[in-house]
Amino acid sequence: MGTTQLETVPEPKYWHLKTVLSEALDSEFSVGEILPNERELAARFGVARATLRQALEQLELEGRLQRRRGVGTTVAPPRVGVDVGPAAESWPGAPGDDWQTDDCERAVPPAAVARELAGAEAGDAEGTPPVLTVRRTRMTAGAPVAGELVYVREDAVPGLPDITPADGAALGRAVLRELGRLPLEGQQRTVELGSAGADDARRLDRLPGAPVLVVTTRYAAEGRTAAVAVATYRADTCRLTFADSGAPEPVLAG
Amino acid sequence: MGTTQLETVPEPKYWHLKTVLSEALDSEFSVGEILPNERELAARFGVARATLRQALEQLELEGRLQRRRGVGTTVAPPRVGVDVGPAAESWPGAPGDDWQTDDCERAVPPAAVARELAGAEAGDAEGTPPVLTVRRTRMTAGAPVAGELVYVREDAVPGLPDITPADGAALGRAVLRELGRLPLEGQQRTVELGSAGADDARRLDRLPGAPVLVVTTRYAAEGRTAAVAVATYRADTCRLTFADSGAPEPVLAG
DNA sequence: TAGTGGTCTAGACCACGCT
DNA sequence: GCGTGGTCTAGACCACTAA
Repeated sequence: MGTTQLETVPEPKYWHLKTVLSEALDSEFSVGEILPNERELAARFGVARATLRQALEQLELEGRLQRRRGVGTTVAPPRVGVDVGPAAESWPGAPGDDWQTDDCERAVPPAAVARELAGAEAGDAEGTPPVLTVRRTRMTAGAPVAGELVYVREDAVPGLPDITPADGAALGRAVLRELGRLPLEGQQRTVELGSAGADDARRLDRLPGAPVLVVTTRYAAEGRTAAVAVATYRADTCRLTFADSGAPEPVLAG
Repeated sequence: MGTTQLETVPEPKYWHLKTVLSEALDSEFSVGEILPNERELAARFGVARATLRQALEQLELEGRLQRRRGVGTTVAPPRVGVDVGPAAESWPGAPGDDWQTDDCERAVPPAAVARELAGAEAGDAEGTPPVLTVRRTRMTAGAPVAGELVYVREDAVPGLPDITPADGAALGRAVLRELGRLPLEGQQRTVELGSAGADDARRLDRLPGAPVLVVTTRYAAEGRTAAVAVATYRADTCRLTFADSGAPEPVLAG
C-alpha cells in the first residue's frame, strides 16, 4: 500500500482515497487479511480520521471491507449469492428452504403491510386487525444473511389448532405448514434499499442502520393476498439471484 | 416538529434523531415540502451539524428525504416501482421498454463481465477482447432512474453492417436490433448494492458514491452467454418489482 | 451575492472484543 | 487493560443554485 500524499484536486479526498484503497485491496491484500487501524491509515494518507472513515464506509457498502468494533477492518470475501428467484420457493417454509423459524405471535402489522393484506375488498376505516406474525432467519454457510417477518391472515390458516404453544417457533412452523396447504395462485416481489432496525441488526450481527436489501413478497391465494413476507438481507454480504428457466449457471464472480 | 432536547441515552443521538425526524415527516410535512436547513435543525435539536447530517443521510438512504446542494432538503415522494421482472423484457431493446439508447462503442469490459462472456469454453489466458458496449438510460416519469451498460459478444451480432455510424446511438440501436434476432434461451438476474461511479452519478443526477441497486442480467443464446447487462438504479428513488405470473396487482404503498 | 448542502479537520470520549 | 471501530463536537471552507 502506497504512502503517497493525496494532491489537492477538485475530486473529494475521500473519493480519491477510496480508489487508492480499492486498488491496494485488489493487489496487496487477500480475503480475511486485517488492515492497519483507522488512526494509522489516516496518518499514512495525511487526512483526518473522519475523511478516511468516509472512504472505508463506501468500501464496506460495496462489500469490499468488513469492519467490526473492537476487532478491526478486514478484507471481505466476495458476496454470497442467495437465491430469491420465483422457483426458489413456493410458500414460505416449504421443505428444502434454508430458513429457520424463530418465533410467532399475534401482532398488528405495519400500516403498509396491513394495507396489502386488507386488499381492495375492504376499504373500511377500522383499525388494523392483528395478524399472525412469524419470524424467520435465513442461514447461509453458518452465518445469518437475512431476517424475515411473515404476516399471515388468520383466516388463511383456519386449520390451526387453537392451542397456543408456549414455544413460538413450534407455533410458527404450524402456521407455515397450514399456509402451505392452500393452492398458491401467484407471488410478487419487490426489492428496495433500507436500513436495519434494532432487532434486525442484532440478528444479522450488524449495527443498527446497516444497509439492507428489503425483499417484500406478496402471496396470493383464494383471489387475494393471503400473506406478506418482508425479508431484510445484509446488503454488504449478499447478492440476490433471480434465476430464470433455461438460464445457464453463472460463472463464479471474482 | 418538536424542539425538545435529546436525552442522554445509550442509544446513539443520530439514531434517536432519525426516529424523531421520521415521525415528524409523517405527521407534519407533506411531499415536496422543504425542511429547515441543516444548521438550524442542528441548533434546534442541540447537536452538532455532523450528527444531524448522520440522521439525514439515513433518511435519504431510506428514500424519505431528498437533499440537493445549493437548494435544500425536501420530503421525497414514495419510491417509484420499476419493473425488472422476467416478463418485463426479453432482449434488451425490445419494443415497448422505456429505455433510450445513448451510445455504443467497442471497449474492453470489466474483468467480471469478461469472465461471464467468455464462459467455461475458453479458460485461456488471453487478454480480454473488446466487446460491443451499448449505453442506455431508463426514464420514468421524465426522470432518469437507471443507467445501463450492455456488453454484447461481437459474434452474437454477425449481421451488423460493418459501417460504423458516427452516431453512437444509432449504432447501439442497430446492435440491439441484431441481438434481438437470436432466440433467447434464458436470462438470469442478480441484484446487489453498489455505489454510483462518476459517470453514472452524472446521468442519474446524483453525487458520486450515491447508493445504487446494481442489476446484472445474463442473456443466454446459442448455448452460451451472448450478452451481459449491468444496470444501476437509483436506490433512493426506486423500488424494483419482480412480477410473477398470476400475481395480483399490488396495492399502492403509502 | 446569499444561502444551501458537501467536504474536511483535530480533537474527545464511548462501546466493544480480546487477553 | 488495551486497542479497535463508533459517536460526537465546533469549528472552517468549498461547490452549487437561485435570486
